[in-house]
Amino acid sequence: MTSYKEKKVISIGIVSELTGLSLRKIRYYEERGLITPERIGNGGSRRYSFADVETLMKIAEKREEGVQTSEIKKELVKERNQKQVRNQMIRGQINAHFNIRK
Amino acid sequence: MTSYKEKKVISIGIVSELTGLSLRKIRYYEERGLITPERIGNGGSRRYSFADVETLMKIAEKREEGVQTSEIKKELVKERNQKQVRNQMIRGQINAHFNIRK
DNA sequence: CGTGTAAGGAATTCTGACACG
DNA sequence: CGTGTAAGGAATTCTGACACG
Repeated sequence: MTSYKEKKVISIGIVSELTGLSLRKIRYYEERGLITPERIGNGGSRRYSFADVETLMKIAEKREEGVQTSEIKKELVKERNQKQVRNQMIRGQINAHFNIRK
Repeated sequence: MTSYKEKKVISIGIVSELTGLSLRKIRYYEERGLITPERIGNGGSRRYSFADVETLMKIAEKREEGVQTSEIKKELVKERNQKQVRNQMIRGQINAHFNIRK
């Protein structure tokens, strides 16, 4: 079900290498609610997915354009909702196809 | 090009959680040449891909069946070669299709 | 051969805070 | 608001070795 892209397995150091963002920035964007890594172990170290890495790249672009984190957050939430809707429509089609009346 | 599945980004602790194998075992299978994580940083810590994780799961099964690491290694090498051949055949087909004579 | 474990050191990550702007 | 940095501590990872079998 959960694909490799969504699986939270990457530590913050690697994410930093992958995105070119500082640890501080990555943690700050989490604090602002733009990303939600998983917490693991006693120390509570963060684990990110490739999807998170992609999101961070988008965030980096927006920030370079001067967009504030609060704005970026709104955009990200909107995108997530749209994805939601798309998935629900697809599920609806599938249901309609297989059991028109249950 | 390199998909998420092949990208070496997972630390050994996470791999251990994902596979249920001890750190010792994971390192040992590397020593025997069954897997080849990437080394990063000064400390030279290991980074694995999801593909490595899958390979480790296969290895775990074989080991439970009592197969020795030397045998498992042969099997893995064979599988890799077969993949190689398949890919080359596909490339051949594509080439044949697009430029029969160059 | 395959795996566990204790050992000492190095690198990673965490949090809360002060700084600048 | 967004980011850097020094600070102290905790958890992770590394290697080489001894142990058992």
